[in-house]
Amino acid sequence: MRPERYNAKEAEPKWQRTWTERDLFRTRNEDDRPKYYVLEMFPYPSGRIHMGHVRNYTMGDVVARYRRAKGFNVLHPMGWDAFGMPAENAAMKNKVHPKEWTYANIATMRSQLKSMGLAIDWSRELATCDPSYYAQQQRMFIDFLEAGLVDRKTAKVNWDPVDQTVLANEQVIDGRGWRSGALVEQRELTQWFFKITDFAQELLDALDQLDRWPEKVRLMQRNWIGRSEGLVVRFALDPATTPGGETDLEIYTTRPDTLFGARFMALAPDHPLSKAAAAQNPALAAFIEECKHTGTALEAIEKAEKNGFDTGIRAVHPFDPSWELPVYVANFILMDYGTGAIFGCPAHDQRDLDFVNSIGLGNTPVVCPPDADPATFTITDTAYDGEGRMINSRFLDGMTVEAAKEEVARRLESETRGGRPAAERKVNFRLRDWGISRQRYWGCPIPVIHCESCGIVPVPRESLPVTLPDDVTFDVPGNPLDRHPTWKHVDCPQCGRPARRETDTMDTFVDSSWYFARFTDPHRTESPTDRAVVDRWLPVDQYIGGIEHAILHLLYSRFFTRAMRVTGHAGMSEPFAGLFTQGMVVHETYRDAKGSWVMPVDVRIESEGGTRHAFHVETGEPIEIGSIEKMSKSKLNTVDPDDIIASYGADTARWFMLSDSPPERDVIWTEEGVQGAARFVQRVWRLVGDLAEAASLNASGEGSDGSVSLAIRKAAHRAVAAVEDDVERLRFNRCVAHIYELANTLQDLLARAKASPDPGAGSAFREAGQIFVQLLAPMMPHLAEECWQSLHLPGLAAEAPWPLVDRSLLVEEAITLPVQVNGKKRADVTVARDADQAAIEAAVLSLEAVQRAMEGRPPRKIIVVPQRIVNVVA
RNA sequence: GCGGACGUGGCGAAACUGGUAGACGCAAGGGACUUAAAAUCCCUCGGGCUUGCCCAUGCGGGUUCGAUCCCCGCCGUCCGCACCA
Repeated sequence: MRPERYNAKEAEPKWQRTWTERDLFRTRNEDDRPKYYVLEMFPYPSGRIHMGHVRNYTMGDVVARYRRAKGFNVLHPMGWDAFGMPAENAAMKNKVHPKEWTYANIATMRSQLKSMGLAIDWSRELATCDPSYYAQQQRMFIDFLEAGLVDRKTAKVNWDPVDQTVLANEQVIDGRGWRSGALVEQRELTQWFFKITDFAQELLDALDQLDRWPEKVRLMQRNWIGRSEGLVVRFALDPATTPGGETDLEIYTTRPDTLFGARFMALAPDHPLSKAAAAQNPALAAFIEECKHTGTALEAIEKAEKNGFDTGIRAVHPFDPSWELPVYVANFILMDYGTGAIFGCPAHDQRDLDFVNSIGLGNTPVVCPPDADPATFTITDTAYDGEGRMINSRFLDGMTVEAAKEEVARRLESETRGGRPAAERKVNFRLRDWGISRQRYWGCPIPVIHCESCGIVPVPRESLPVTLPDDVTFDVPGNPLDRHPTWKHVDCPQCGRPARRETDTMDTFVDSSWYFARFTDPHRTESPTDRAVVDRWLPVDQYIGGIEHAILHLLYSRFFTRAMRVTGHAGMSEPFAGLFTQGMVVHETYRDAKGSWVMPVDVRIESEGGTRHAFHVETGEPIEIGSIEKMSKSKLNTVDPDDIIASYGADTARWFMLSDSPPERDVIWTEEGVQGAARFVQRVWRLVGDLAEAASLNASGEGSDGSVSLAIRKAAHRAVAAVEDDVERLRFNRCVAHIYELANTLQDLLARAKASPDPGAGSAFREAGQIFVQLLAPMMPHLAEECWQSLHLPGLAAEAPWPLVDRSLLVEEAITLPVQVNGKKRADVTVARDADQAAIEAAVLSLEAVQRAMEGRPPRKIIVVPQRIVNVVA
C-alpha cells in the first residue's frame, strides 16, 4: 500500500543504510572506466556543519551522482582539515585536549554529513592531524628540503600577539590576524620557507591554461603574483657624502624612460645605507625609528603622509655626471620589494609627487600626453602615468614611452660601473616565499633537528613520523612544544650528541595543499602517493569551494603539486582542472527592542497584504527585520542544518540549496523557500503515484491520434537534454526549473490522457515516470529511491544509468516563429520545419497582423533567421 | 588610488551571448473542495490605456532589420589588491 505522504524521516536513513550495505559509493582504483574526480573543499572540524557546507557538498554530490550515472568511475572523497588554532583555543578555554576536541568534532560532523545522503567513498576518509597523514607530509618536507625547495632565513614576519604566532602575508587582512583579528606586529625571526617564488613565472604562465577556472580567480592570482618588468640601475654616489665611502646604489624601476624627470633618490628605512647613515646621524636614526612605529598598523600607513629625511648623500645621474640627486630615507619605500631603493620621478608617479609636494622639490614632466601641448604641459597634483611622447629628455625626446624604456636599457646595459653593467633588466614579483613556521602545538611538526656541531639535520626517513606529544599544557601563551620537558631533546642523528628538535609546526595550509592527492591512495604507508594511481586520478576534474580560497589555498596547492612533481610524488603540475566557486548562504537578521540579535528559530513571521511582521516566538514581543547578511554566529542569523534535516529532510534542504539562485551567487535562505521545496517533495511523490497508475492503465482508445503519448515522450526527452546540459555546466538552478517544468507538463498530460484516451499513453507515462525520477536522483536521492521502488523498477535509482536522449523527439515537424515588423513583434507564424525562405515569406506576408502593421507599404526586406525569427522591414 | 564584476516584475531569477523580455520558483490576490482550517486543485499577477496598441532590462547616446546582450559616456552596488617603484 502506497502511503499518501512521503515520509522523509523514515525513508532517508533507510536508503542511506541500503547504499552503505551495498557499498555503492566505494571507488576502486583498478576500475578502468573513464575517471571523474569531483571534490569539494574539505571542512575544518569546527564542531557542527553549517548551511555553507550543505550548499557546497550538495553541489558536489549532484555532480558525483550525475557522473556516476553517466558511467564514469567517480572519486568523491571526504576528509578533515583537522590541524589549527581553534583546537588550541578550545584547549585553553575548556581544558580539553586538542586531539580529543578535534576527533569529537569530526565524529559529530561526519554523522551530520552522512545524514545529507552524500555519495561519498567514506573508506577514503582522512584527517590531516592523523600521524598516518602527517608522516607523509614530513617525508615530503624532507624531500623538498633535499631538492632545494625549502629555505631557512631570517625575515621580517607578521607576528600575531594574541595567537602568539607568525602569519603569512596572505593571513594578514587589513593589518589584523585572519583568525584572531589582533593587530599584527613586525618581528625579525628565523623561519622555514617554501620557495614558491622559484615557480612564480610558471604559476603565472600556467594560469592561461586553466580555462575551466573562473576568470576572477585567475585574475586575483595574477595580481597576487604581481610580475613586473623593469631595470636595476646602479647610480654612482658621491663618496664624500656617504657614511662609509659607499660608491654606488642599486635601485629598481619599471619606468627607466622617466630618468630625466628624476628629482630625488629614496631608500627604505631599513635599507643598509639608511642604517649606516643613521649610525652617524641621530636625527636620521630617530626618523627611522618613527617609521617603524607607524609601519605596524596598516590603517596608519593608509593615512600616513609621505615623509622623508635628507641623508645628505648625493647620487649622480647616470646620463649626466654634473647632475646630483639628493638621497632621502622615505617612509613609503619597502625594503622587501626590488632593491629597497628608487629614483623619484614626481611628474609620473603619484607617490613621488605627493612626496615632493610636501617638501617643495618640484617636478619636470617628461612624458607628454597625446592631446597636450609639450610647451605648456605641467603637472601639479596629479601624476601622469599614461602613454605619450618624451619631452625634456635630451636624446629621448620624441620617442614613445616604450621606445624610451628600451633606449635607456640599451645604453645603460652597455656601460660599466665598477666592472659591472650600469643597469640590468630584471623581472620582479610581488609574490614572496611561503613562510610555513608556526609556533603552535596543533600542527604538523617540522621534521628537523638542530645540532650544535652538524647544524640542521633532517630527521632520518626511517624515524618518521615525528609525532606530537600528548602530554602538553595550554595554561600559558606561547608554544607548548617548546616548553615540553622532554620532547625537544633528542640525539643528533649524525653525530649522536645531544641536540634539539625543531619546535615549529607547519602552517595548516600545508596540510590542505596535497590532501586531494592523498585521497587517491589514502592508506598507503610507504610513500605519500602511488605514482601510477595519483597520475591517473589527478587533476581533480571538478573542484568546488568558496571564493575566500581564491588566493591562499589554491595558489599553495598549485605550488605544492609542482614541488611533488619535482620530488617525484606526482606527474602533473596543476591539481585542479576545473574550479567552481560557490556563493554564500545569507539570511535576514532580526533584532529585538533592546537591539540584541535574535535567532531565526526564535522568530515568528506574520504577513498581511504583503507586509511582514516579526514576533518573538516565546515572548511575543515585536522583532525588527534587518538586512540580509552572510550567516554568522555574531549576528545569530544562522539556521542549523540538523534542524532543517530533522523537520524537512535532507532532500528538501538539498533541493532548496540548488533551486533559488545561480550557484556562484549568494542564496537567501528563507522559510518560505524551504516550505516551497518541501511542497515539491510531496508533489513529486503524488505525481509519481499518478504516473505509476497511468502506466498500468492500458487504455484502448479508439480513433486516438497518439498526440498525448507523443507529447509525453517529447516532454521527457527534452527535459533530459536540458538537465544534462545544465548539470554539466553546474547551472543547478536551471536544472531545477526544467524539472519543475516537466512536472507541470506531465500533470497536464495526465489530465489530457484522461479526457482523450491514447493507447500509447500507458507506456509513455511509464517511460516518463522513470525519466522524471532519474532526473531528480542526483538532487534528491532518497526521494528518488522511494519513487523508483514505487514504480517497481529494478535495482536502485542510484545505480541506474542516465537516460539516453532520443534526439528524434527533440525536433518539431512544424515550428512557430515570431514575426516582427520593423523589429517589433506583431504575430506568430507556423510553418513546416523544412519550409524554404519563399514559403515562409509568403506565409508571413499573408498574415493579417503583418499587413496591418505594414500600413500598405511594400516590404523592403525580409530577414528570416532559420528556426528563430522573421523580421519584415517596411 | 588601481583592478574586476554586477544593475531585469513585490522578491530569487530565465532569456540558447544579437533574434518573442520575464521560463521556473517565492510572495500576493481571487475562486473550488471543507462545518472550519491545513493540504490540494483552478484562475490572475511589469506598468498604462481606447483590447491591440504604447511604455518597460540603472540613466543618456551610438551601431544594427533587430540590443538585457556589442560600443561610448554617466550613476549606483558589491568584491579583490593596496605606498610593489
